[in-house]
Amino acid sequence: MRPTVHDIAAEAGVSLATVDRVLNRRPGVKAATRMRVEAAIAAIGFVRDMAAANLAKSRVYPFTFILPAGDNSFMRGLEQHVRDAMARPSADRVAISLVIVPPFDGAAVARALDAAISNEPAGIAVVAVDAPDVVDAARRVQASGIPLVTLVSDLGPSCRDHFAGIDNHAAGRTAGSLMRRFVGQERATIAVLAGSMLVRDHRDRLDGFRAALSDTCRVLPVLEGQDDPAATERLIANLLARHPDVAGIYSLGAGNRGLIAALQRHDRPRPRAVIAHELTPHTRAALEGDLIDAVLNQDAGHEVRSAIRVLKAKADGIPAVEAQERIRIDIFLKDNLPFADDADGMSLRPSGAASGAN
Amino acid sequence: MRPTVHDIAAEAGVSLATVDRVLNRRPGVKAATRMRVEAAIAAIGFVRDMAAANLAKSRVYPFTFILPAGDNSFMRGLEQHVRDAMARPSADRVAISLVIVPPFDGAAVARALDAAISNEPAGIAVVAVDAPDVVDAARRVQASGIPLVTLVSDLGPSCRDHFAGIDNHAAGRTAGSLMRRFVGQERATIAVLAGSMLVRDHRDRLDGFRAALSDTCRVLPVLEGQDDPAATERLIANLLARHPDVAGIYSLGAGNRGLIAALQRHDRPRPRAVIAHELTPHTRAALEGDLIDAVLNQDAGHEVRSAIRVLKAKADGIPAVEAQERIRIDIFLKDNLPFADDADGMSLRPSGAASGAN
DNA sequence: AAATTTCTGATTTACGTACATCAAGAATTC
DNA sequence: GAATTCTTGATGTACGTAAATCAGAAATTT
Repeated sequence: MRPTVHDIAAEAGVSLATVDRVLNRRPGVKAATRMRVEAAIAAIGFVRDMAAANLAKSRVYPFTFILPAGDNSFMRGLEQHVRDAMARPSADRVAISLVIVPPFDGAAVARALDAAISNEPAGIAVVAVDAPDVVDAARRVQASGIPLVTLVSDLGPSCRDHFAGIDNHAAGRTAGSLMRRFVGQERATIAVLAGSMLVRDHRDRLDGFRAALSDTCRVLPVLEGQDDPAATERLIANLLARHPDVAGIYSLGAGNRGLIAALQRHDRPRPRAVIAHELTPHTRAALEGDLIDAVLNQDAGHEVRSAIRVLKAKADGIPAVEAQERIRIDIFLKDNLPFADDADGMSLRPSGAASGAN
Repeated sequence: MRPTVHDIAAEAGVSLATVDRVLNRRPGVKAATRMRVEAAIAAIGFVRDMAAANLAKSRVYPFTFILPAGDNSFMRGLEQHVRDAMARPSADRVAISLVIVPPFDGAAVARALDAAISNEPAGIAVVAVDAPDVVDAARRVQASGIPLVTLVSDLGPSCRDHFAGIDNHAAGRTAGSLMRRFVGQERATIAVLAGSMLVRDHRDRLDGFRAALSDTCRVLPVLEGQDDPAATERLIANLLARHPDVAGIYSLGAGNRGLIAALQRHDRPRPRAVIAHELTPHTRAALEGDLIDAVLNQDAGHEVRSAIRVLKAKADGIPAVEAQERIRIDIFLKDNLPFADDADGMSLRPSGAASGAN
């Protein structure tokens, strides 16, 4: 049997109450006694039974999550993972309110943040839009003492406590390395498709991508599709028509649906290398159908759970271990695709254990 | 507040004892009453508080893990993850005994299995060697009613309950696809390095690799290094000397250390594409030093935790959800390397939360 | 109708921790 | 030396569930 608080008390020769005071950093214990208790804890290798502790505390953490609306597959997958977390308050004693705001609308995000503040949650997570009024609202959140985590898209270190997302510069570099290897020729022509250069993660990816390619390829000016499938499709069709020599396309954010549609309709051989971001039903199908060669992915489930862990730590005043909360950059080819209900959160998974527990 | 057993009792108009009988499938409840209680459970949306339930049960699951000895980095990483799980019995009420047996020694594994049986654990996990006496011992485990999970290397579906590892055929295909794209030329010459063709996972990877390349490349006969660094290094040095045209090397299992040493000592340009398996300190350093282009990885931490979940489910008579227990095939380039303490389990991590919780 | 079996209720203890209260001893201050 | 503060012990309740016991009530059999 593993040791309990009673064992500590016996080992240290003090009462349960004193052990409790030491364990929970309550005042009223002499330094010498405290050290004796701590020595006993170390000696018998006591570790708090968090299940029992949480049960006793019956503490709940009310968190607010702010996500963009729209039919972007990745965002809807993210929302599903948040709902999964909501549906299983058991494990973590978390009570999440979910707020959906119009996409790419800084003012709406700012309003949602202010509204959240007035509810006095134990923490807020937000998919940020990199706009001045959002930054201001974020500072108000911090000023009110509520921990704030940015999700997927960051705001900059000064106005949030933590960023739960991937290193987008590294993701861009990864895409660049793959692209360089996949096109396999010097001075190839590469096209880049983005949703909007106004979001920080897209800018970072582009920087990393360019850095990895350095001068080995010719990168065309960025095409911005504004996450509009029809517009994106036209952009790509146009590109393919006017640049028959394009050897690679990098889709660094929103717009995969339009890209895929254009590739599908294209009658000549497609560019040698097509690399996109985010594993969704669309990109998965495109991978399987050989329209795309590689997909870089950030696991939305991991990001949501990481955000919750960090918020809880901040709420408890425990510093989160940043190194443990890094989100990986996954690379998927058609050969190592995870099962459908695995990575994209788009499936109707009941709730429970789930792959994320991996 | 979420509903409790008391709420069920009130809703169904029965006593707590009856609710308990229904919840825990104890006998002595009339069918009509049982249905009333179940209706109430559904109506108020009760979900058992597993933390409280486990606390009350104070049930422990004694499991035995059997791992090979030797200085293979991946296996030592795996062991570290098992020790991590041992050091945190809190979360899952698991008590693991760890047995280390000589590597590549079927008889030793068989003996360890028989010894484990006599301890009557609630489950056994084993890194299997694909030998007849191991198969026999595995059948004895199953005959004694103890759930058996193979870890990393499989035995075949008929003599174990579950395999906690990657789809090695898919891993081989993934390596093949990458190789084809990385060498970027038709009819390139590719070398394959293995530890031993006697282990099943290595054979599977080779099959997948060949299938993905089909006839686009010329694959040289497999080099078997027997996981001996010095011998492997000689093999590779010899290969590079005799086949200056080798465009790619696929290291499909043990032997990375020797491979890396040979590449390091090689004075002419190395083959265009070098792909290896398992992210260890050695392969990580080689990736960072541009001696290797890509590393395929199975997350040992995920595998250990998955094995534990499956064993618990089997011990409880609950069928494990196989689809949720798939282990992913990670692809790492130098650009998307996770932090050092993240994937390889080789770091001196205390125990607790850890990245695996992602 | 009595005897039996089956079902249900009421109650208690336990799991390991958190937290509050009250009393009493020890150490400090004035 | 009395008054005050600090430190510790003793004790009880709570969290949500599991599990056991015993006593009735209801249904069944004889």
